[in-house]
Amino acid sequence: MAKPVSEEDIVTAESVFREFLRDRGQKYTGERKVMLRTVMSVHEHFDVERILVELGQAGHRVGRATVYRTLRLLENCGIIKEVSFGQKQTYYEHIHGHAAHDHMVCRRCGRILEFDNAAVVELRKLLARQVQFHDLSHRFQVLGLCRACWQSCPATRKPAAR
Amino acid sequence: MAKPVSEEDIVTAESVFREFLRDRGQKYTGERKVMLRTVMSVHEHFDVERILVELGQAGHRVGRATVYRTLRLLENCGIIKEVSFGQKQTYYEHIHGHAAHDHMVCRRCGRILEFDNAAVVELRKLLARQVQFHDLSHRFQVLGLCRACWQSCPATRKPAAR
DNA sequence: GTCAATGCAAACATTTTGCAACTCT
DNA sequence: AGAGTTGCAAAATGTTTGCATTGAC
Repeated sequence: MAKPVSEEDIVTAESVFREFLRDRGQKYTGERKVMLRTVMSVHEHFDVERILVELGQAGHRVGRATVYRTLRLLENCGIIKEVSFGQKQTYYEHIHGHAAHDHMVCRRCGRILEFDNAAVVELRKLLARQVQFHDLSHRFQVLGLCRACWQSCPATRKPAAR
Repeated sequence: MAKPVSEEDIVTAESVFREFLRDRGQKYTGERKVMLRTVMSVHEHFDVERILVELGQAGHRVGRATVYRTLRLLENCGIIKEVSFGQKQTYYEHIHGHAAHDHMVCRRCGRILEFDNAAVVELRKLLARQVQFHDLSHRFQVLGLCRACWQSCPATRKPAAR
């Protein structure tokens, strides 16, 4: 689902992040540098815990609070975005190399499918125009059963109770 | 945005709830009865705190834990549904009398507009079919600026920083 | 040297849970 | 009578914040 991120992509993201920080009088610290590389190297959806583990395995010691603070910065400068699936933690994904997409979430096994959202954006713009709303973005998820779960339970064909 | 709920509507919801509970060997307690009437009488989006306040003002003493537990039951039997706007608490709305709709959320003032989602459902079904996903429901929100906020800030035309 | 960032622990907010007392059926 | 329910307080979770120390520019 995600394309590999090359060293060149990382360098590009780095300059975006540096410029963003410089414009705001903020510093490009070692922790921020290593966090940027970490989020760029994780191609699935990730949460704070995952980043902490990745950092730990790579031998970097970064405090939990710093991870929270830096993820917010990375989100604000458009390198990552929040994707939420109803769990209580916040999940993110990096944007680079990802075509615009939304998600289908299987209510039985939790699997997540991505799909191109061009049609969704088009519909969104149409709907927004109708009520004179200035649309900037959206959140869209389709909930249901993935093919495997649907086929494996022909009897009930009901999602698991939660 | 919501239509008034008549006594008759409440009686209908009551029988749905009772039957749901009976089928599962659970009890229709005084707390559950009063909570059902409370959620049916609130026509905006509400959270746990709001229900607690409503109950208190009506002179009913129901524990916080019971409110959490009962909202889950009411959700499972389809009388209310979760609607989330990125805040940390969970918000709900009752379904009765509401046409199927989704929301547009103003990122500046927080105002929430509802809109008919028939077209969204249609698109969802089309998209799901394409990837052989068995769609059951969806979550969709359009984020941006409402008409008033868009007009009132011709200079920046940017959402408030968060 | 200055001002911002970090790490830690404490604080917070929301939701869940264990359990003794209680109440529908 | 018996099984499920309640309220309370404690626990669990995820995230934020205060502050002394450290580090970038």
